[in-house]
Amino acid sequence: MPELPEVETVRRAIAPLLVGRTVRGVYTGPPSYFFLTPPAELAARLVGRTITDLGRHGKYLIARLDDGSAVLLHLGMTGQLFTAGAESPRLRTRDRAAAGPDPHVHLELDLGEGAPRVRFRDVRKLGKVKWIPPGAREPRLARLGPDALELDDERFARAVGRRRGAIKSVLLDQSALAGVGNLYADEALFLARIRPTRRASALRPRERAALAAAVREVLARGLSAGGASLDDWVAPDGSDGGYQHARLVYGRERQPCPACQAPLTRTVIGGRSATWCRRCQR
DNA sequence: CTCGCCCTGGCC
DNA sequence: GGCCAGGGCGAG
Repeated sequence: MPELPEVETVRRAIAPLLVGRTVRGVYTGPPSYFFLTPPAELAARLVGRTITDLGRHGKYLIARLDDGSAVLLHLGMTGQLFTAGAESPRLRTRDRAAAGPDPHVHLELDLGEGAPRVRFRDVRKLGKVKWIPPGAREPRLARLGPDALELDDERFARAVGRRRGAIKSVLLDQSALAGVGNLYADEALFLARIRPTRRASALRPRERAALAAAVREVLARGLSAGGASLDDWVAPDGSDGGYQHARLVYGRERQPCPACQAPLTRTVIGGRSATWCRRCQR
């Protein structure tokens, strides 16, 4: 599940391969839910363009092009951006044995001779790619709250302070705070010892500050581990991240709490699963 | 704010 | 053979 640390890991690895390069060719899979801009149009828009920057806001990557347009990328649940030099990450044995190209690669960029090709693979197609015309305001970006890596207490108070929903749901709401997903939300709430069901607006200033610090801390841990490889996520060179081994509570239902050894609980909050410690989190 | 939907592999 | 995961979005 690519969240901010995974997307930032991808950005750092891919940016040097893209920035300053000119797109020589674009290969796409068939039109699908994945393409917010139809593949034929996307290809026509990209060929001949030079990539000037690869930015990130929350879980979105934004490639800027030399004509002022941009390409928005989202990895969804199972998206993988990787270099063609790396063996197709997490390729199932069955797919590898099948003849022909990997059916889950929806987009491939030829960046000229000597440059590795960059591929976007996504088994479930919950990822997204969209071309943004020069000067256009992109509603998906405009909706986002402040990036969670640039979180300070004041910004966090503004993002969370008046929300009446469960704090867990607010952490996941990208319009409040951009970049935190289910894994890092559970981790941060555990570190801050806050119950995921607490009403966000009812948090005391001390608790809010502790949670903001915990969000920063778990994102930093995830980033320095090179992301978490649960499900399909891999770094662009095909290697696994390390945070899945270091995680505290996420996906550890019934396992002992790292702090008090009581079994961790899993509940559903706002339609999303939450794993937490009934004893430590108040 | 909550719900259902998009998608597909994996697991009961 | 059916259900679930889950990010994000549109509908209610």
